[in-house]
This record gives sequence, structure tokens and C-alpha cells, in this order.
Amino acid sequence: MLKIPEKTIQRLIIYRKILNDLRYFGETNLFSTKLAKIAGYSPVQVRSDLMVIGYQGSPARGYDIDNLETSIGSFIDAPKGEGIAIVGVGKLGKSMLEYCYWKCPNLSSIELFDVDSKLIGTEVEGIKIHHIDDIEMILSQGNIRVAIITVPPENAQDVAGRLILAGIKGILNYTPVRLKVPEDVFVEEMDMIVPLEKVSFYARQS
Amino acid sequence: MLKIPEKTIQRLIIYRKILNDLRYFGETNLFSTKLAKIAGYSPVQVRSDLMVIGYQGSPARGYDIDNLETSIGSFIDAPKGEGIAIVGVGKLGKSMLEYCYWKCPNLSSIELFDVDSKLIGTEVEGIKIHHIDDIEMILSQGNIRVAIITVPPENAQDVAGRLILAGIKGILNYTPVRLKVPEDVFVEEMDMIVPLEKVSFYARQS
DNA sequence: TTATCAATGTTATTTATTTAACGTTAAGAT
DNA sequence: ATCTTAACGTTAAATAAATAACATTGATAA
Ligand SMILES: NC(=O)c1ccc[n+]([C@@H]2O[C@H](COP(=O)([O-])OP(=O)(O)OC[C@H]3O[C@@H](n4cnc5c(N)ncnc54)[C@H](O)[C@@H]3O)[C@@H](O)[C@H]2O)c1
Ligand SMILES: NC(=O)c1ccc[n+]([C@@H]2O[C@H](COP(=O)([O-])OP(=O)(O)OC[C@H]3O[C@@H](n4cnc5c(N)ncnc54)[C@H](O)[C@@H]3O)[C@@H](O)[C@H]2O)c1
Repeated sequence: MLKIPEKTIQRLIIYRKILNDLRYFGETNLFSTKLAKIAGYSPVQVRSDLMVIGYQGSPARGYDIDNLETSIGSFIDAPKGEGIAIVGVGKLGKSMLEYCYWKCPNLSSIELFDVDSKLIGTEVEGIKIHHIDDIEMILSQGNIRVAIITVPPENAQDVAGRLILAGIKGILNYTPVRLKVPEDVFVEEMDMIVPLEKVSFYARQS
Repeated sequence: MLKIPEKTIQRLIIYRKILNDLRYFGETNLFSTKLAKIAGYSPVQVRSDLMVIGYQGSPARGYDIDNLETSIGSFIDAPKGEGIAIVGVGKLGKSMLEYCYWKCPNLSSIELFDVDSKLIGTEVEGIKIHHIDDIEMILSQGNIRVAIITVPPENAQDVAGRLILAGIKGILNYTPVRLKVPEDVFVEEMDMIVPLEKVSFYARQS
């Protein structure tokens, strides 16, 4: 299979979100120029990205919003929806859970894990918190491949190891720890310190 | 001035963090190979990144950790420390504030803003929350160029506009809204939905 | 019916970034 | 003292990504 650049995938996801918003406002079609303008890229960029998923527009009417949104969806999304695990249901974990719960479009299930005995068995958004020791058992049942880590830094590597044993292939890492993982596990760093320092650097340049 | 790639800046920040950790454990020097291994890049990448800041190591002893950390710092950091504004002191904003307050190394000041009359005047971590209407007045005094937006999506664009009027040049945007900003304002998207869908996509491929 | 035109899909070019190659350096061994 | 060697700094090559160029499409109007 031919390798699709991460940046392209990222932009496709952004296009999809924009299309969804526009559809909500009753728009039915648009040209690459408009999509590019909203997304903040060039029209050529947009067109060549759409080439990747093989979507065909019309020179006269541009792209059909409904259609294109569906096409991107069937390219990006898991066919049966994605299940995720959130490990560490503290302040940040709870915030992320609530956000996912209300805002993520293609989420089929959420599992919660912690070690705090005061939390185990309680519910957030109607979802029960399990003990981290049960993670392999619980994840072996469903088809959950993605996890969010929001535990204290000192437990992050240990948790990552357990997640991988339980079959997790993608991680959103909110801790400042650089996790050691096998090659086939995809980690996305969510810590704010790197972006904050980067923004601070560029803000100073301008 | 010659343009430095964003990726290089990002990696330099990561190197610095690693060096800091190693120094904490009493290490005094290291080779590009080791730094690369921990950071997850190639040794050549590391060496050519360090070339950008003009740091010289020794073929025999590699890099002096203390020295290199300082060199990266004086290249990346604002000389007098960076001040930031956090707009929207809700669940997420508070979480970010506490994290910055305890974890950010080069932060000289934090200003908080909200609209909720129940919050105005109260303190978090000893920092008073101001009304958003006072933002221009307050930011005009200090040298704050960076802001974090954690308000509801419907207010994000309005807040961004006010921040820019108040002289902000860099934004960490935690809302799912794609902000319209002038060319010289640097925006970093912090929303989790794009990364989550991306990770989900790649997790499925592997 | 056919000419026009604006926007598309695709290939070619340019630019940016990463990786490889190689000469240089200095500590430690002979 | 000089040889060896492993790691550095730098230049050159390769790869990846974005942009530009251009041929193609099909709706519209003469
Ligand atoms: N990315 C960011 O911008 C950002 C912002 C704030 C916090 N953080 C990081 O996120 C993490 C969580 O922060 P928080 O403020 O929510 O902390 P918190 O203390 O409120 O929550 C941590 C939770 O993890 C649980 N936990 C501890 N060890 C565990 C384990 N082995 N398995 C499962 N659960 C475990 C704790 O019981 C607790 O409920 C920290 O690493 C913090 O540094 C990141
Ligand atoms: N990036 C992520 O992963 C992530 C996660 C959770 C939430 N979010 C987003 O972050 C934002 C905040 O989420 P939250 O859960 O903290 O919401 P919240 O309602 O707890 O907090 C929002 C705060 O913003 C204040 N506010 C509203 N309008 C304002 C204005 N014009 N100026 C200043 N302050 C104003 C409110 O008074 C409130 O205190 C939302 O946009 C949400 O979608 C993002």
C-alpha cells in the first residue's frame, strides 16, 4: 500500500470538519478556493489532497459538500466507529472525556481506567471507571486500538507498556514524558510545553 | 534573517527538556547518538539541528549537557522570560493554568481573563482573574505576547480579535474553531479531535 | 451547435527537509 | 611521537512536500 503523508491526513480531517460546519449552515457545494481559504491552505493543496482519496469534483459546480464529507469519512474513519480508552481520570482526563463524549463524531465506545480506589466503580457521563489491572481483560473483548494517557508523568511509561500489551496501536500522550514504544505504535504528543515555547519563540520573531 | 524551520525549533525544545532530565540524574555529557535515541530521531538530525544554533561539541566527549542546555535556552527563550495570558478560566483553562504554573520553566508572569462575574476578582494559584474588557489595558503594561484560548467555541474568534488588538502575537488555541488572524500572528492548534482521528487512522493501518 | 471560461485533475518544477558521505578533530593506545 | 578510532561539523545527495503549469471538463450563452 502506498504511504500517505501525515500532513495530508491531518488536512483531510480539517476539511471534513469544515464541510460539516458548512453543511450545518445549509451550503450544498463549494470550490477548492473557498475550502482553502477557510482551512488556511492553497487551492492546489486542497485539490491534490483530494486526489489522494480519489474524489472527483465538477469544474462547474466544484465539490458536493455532502458527498465529499462522506468520502473523507469513509477514507479516514474506522468503518464500525472507533473505541478509545482513557487512562487516568483526574482533572485533565475528565475534561478530555467530556469533550470526546460530546464532540467526537465517530466514537463508538469509551472505556475509563484509573488506580484510585475512590474512583473505581464510580461513573462519569454514565461510564464506569475500571481498575487499570483489568485493562487487558476489558480491551481484549472490544476492538479498541486507541488510548489517551492522562496519568502523572511517573506512571506514564508503565501505563503505555500495559496499553501496548492490551493491543493498543495509537496513543495520545498528554504527559511530558517521551514514551518508548514499538515501531508499529503511533504516538501523538499532546503536551503543551513544546507548543507553548514554540509559539513564544515565533511570537518574538514577528 | 535566515528562516529556521519549525520542526527544528520543536526538536531543539525537546532536546532541551531531555538534557534537563539527564542533568537532574547527574549526567554531565552525552553523544548525539544517545540524545537521538531518547528523542526518537537520527544522530545526524541532532547534529544538524545543533549546527543551527552554532553549538560546538567535542569528538571525544560529545556535548556538555549543562552548556548545551543553556545554549538552546538562550536561543529559544525570551531573554527576560515570557508572560502569557489565559482567556477562559473554566475547567480546561484552570487545568492548563496549574500545569503552566508548576511546569513551565521560563514563565515570568500569567494573566487570567474571563467574563463570568462570579469568577472576576477571585484567585487561582494566587493569580487574580480579570474581566476580558480590561485586557487591552492590562496587556499594554507588560510585555505579554502569548495567549492561551480556552473559551467556548462561539466566543473564540471574538476573543482572538481582542487579543490581537492587545498586541498578542502567538496563540495556543484549544477550541475546535479555525481562527482568522493576520499573517504575523502565530497560531498553534491544540484541539484533540484532529490528532485523535489521525491516531485512529494510523492505528488501524498497522 | 459551438465557442467561452472558470474550475477541475494531473504532471512537472521548485522548495524544504532528511539522510548519507566524508573530511576533521582530539583522546587514548602503541 | 605518531597511529588509530569514534564522534563531530559540513557539504552533497536523496527524499518528501508544496507549488506552479497546463491540459481537461462541462455548464452557459452567443
Ligand atoms: N498536556 C497538557 O497540556 C497537560 C495539562 C495538564 C496536565 N498534564 C499532564 O496530564 C497528567 C494528568 O494531569 P491531571 O492534572 O489530570 O492529574 P490528576 O492527578 O488530577 O489525575 C491523574 C489521575 O491518574 C490516576 N493514576 C495514577 N496512576 C495511574 C495508573 N498507573 N494507572 C491509571 N491511573 C493512574 C490518578 O489516580 C488520577 O486520577 C499529568 O501527567 C500532567 O503532567 C498535561
Ligand atoms: N483541546 C481539547 O482537547 C479540549 C478539551 C476540552 C475542551 N476544549 C474546548 O475548550 C474550551 C473550554 O472548555 P471548558 O470545558 O473549559 O469550558 P468551560 O465552560 O468550563 O469554560 C469556559 C470559560 O470561558 C469563559 N468565557 C466565555 N466567554 C468568554 C469570553 N468572551 N471571554 C473570556 N472568557 C469567556 C466562561 O465564563 C468559562 O469560565 C471549549 O471551546 C471546548 O470546546 C478543548
